[in-house]
Amino acid sequence: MPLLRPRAKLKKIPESVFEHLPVYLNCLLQLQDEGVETVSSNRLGLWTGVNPAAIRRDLIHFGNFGIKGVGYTVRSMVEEIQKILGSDQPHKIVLVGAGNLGSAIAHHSGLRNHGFHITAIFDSDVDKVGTKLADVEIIDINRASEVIRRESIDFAIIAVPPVYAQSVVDAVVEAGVSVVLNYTSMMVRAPEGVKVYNTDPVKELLVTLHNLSVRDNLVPT
Amino acid sequence: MPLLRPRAKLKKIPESVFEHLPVYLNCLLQLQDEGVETVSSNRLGLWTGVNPAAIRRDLIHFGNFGIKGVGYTVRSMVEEIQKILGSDQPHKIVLVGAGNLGSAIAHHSGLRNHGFHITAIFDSDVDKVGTKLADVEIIDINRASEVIRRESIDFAIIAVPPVYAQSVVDAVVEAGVSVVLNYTSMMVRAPEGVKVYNTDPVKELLVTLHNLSVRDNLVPT
DNA sequence: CTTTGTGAATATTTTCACAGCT
DNA sequence: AGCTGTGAAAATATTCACAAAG
Repeated sequence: MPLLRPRAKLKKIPESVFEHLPVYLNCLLQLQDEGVETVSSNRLGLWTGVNPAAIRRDLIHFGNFGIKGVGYTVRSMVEEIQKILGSDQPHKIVLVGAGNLGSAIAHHSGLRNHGFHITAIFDSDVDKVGTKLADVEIIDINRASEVIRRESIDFAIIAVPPVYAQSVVDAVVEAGVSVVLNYTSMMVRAPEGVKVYNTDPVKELLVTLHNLSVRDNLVPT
Repeated sequence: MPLLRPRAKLKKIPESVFEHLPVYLNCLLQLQDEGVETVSSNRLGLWTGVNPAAIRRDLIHFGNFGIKGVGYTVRSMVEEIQKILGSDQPHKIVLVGAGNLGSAIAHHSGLRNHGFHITAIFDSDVDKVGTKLADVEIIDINRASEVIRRESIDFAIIAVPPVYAQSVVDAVVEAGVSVVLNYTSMMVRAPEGVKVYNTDPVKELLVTLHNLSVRDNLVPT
C-alpha cells in the first residue's frame, strides 16, 4: 500500500473485459470486411454469443463511443479496441519449427491481422535452413538465441515435435522471450514472469463432450 | 417446473468445474507419463496455476477420492476425469482439409489421447483423394455428407482455406454434425443447437499483449 | 505434520430493467 | 421507435482458514 496515491479515484478494469475484447474484435473485423458500418450491442451479441448488456458494460470502460438509438460505429470500435490491446502497433514474434504445423501458422492470416510480424523462423533441418516460408527465411535453430537477442523479441511460437518443446522453451526464454505460445501437446514449464499459453483446442471439445452426454449436471446432495 | 421431482435434493455442478477438468487432466496425464503416483492439490495448483482450494472444491463434486495427508492418486484421478468428461470412450470425428494445417492436426496426438478417433479426412484436391494421411484415407469432399450420415458423426474439424469455411460448415451440419471446431480465421455461423468453437489462439496473445504494455488497468472515475 | 474437505467471506461476472438520448 | 449507459440484483467463482483425518 503506497503512502502517496493519486488523488483521483481509480477504478480497475476487470480482467473479463480484456478477455472479451478480442472476441468482439474478431467479429468486428469481419463485419468491416462485409461493409457493415454500425452495429448494435444486440446484433453483436447475436454473433458473438455474449449478452448485449455485458457488451455495453465492457465498452464504457474506454469512453462512450456508442450512439444512442443507432449502436456503435464498426470502424471506430475496431480502432479503439486495437489501440487498447496494443495490436495497432506491430509486434515481433519468432516461430520455432517449420514442419506442417509451422507452415500452417506462418501462412495463417490471424497473426498478421492482429499486428504480429513473424521476424524469424527457426528449424533444425539443414535442408530447410536457407529456404523461405511465407516470405520469411528459415534460420538454423542454433542461431535462435543470437537473433532473438539482437531483435529484442518478446514472443515465440513453439511448433516443434513434443519431445523438443521444453528445451526450445528454455532456450528462447533464456534469450529474452517473455510470452510463449506452445502449440505442442507437451506441457512446458517456464520461470516466473514468463507467460506460457498451452494452446489445446481439444480442451474445449472435452467440455462439449460432457455437455452432450449429460442432460444436466446434477448430483445427489 | 415438473410436478413430480426426485425426492433427493440435487445440486447443480457449476460450469466452471467442467472448464477446469481438462486442465487438470492434461497435467495429470503428463505426471502419469513421468511415473508420478500421487499429487497434492498444492502441487497440482503449482503446475496448473489454479488455486489449490479451488481444485479441491472442484474434485469433491465427483466423490471424495482424495487421501488426507497424501493427496490424490494420479491414476484414479485421470480415470475419474476421463469418465466424467466422456473421453474414456472413443468419439468419431471427421477432418475437412488435408493441407498443412490438416496434416498437422491429423498427426497431432492430442486428439487420440483424448478419445477422439479421426474416422475420415475430406479434401477437394483430386491428387490427394485416395492417398492416406496419418493412416486415414482421404476422401473426396463431395462424399462428406454421405460418410458423415452413414457413420453418425457428431464432430467435425474445419481446416480449409477461409473462403470455404462457411460452406463446409453448412454441409457438415446439414449432414448431422453438431459440434464444429473451426480452425480457419473466418467466423462461421451455424444453426441453433450446433456448437462452434472458433479456435483462435491469437486471441490469448492479444490479452497478454495488453497486460505487457500496461502496468495496471486503471481509469479515472 | 501434511493434506483433504468445507463453511463462511469475498470478489467477480452476468443479467435485468429502465431512465434518458437521438 | 431503437439503443446506449448504468444502478441494482442475482448468480458464479475464488479464496481464506480451519477442523478432522491419515
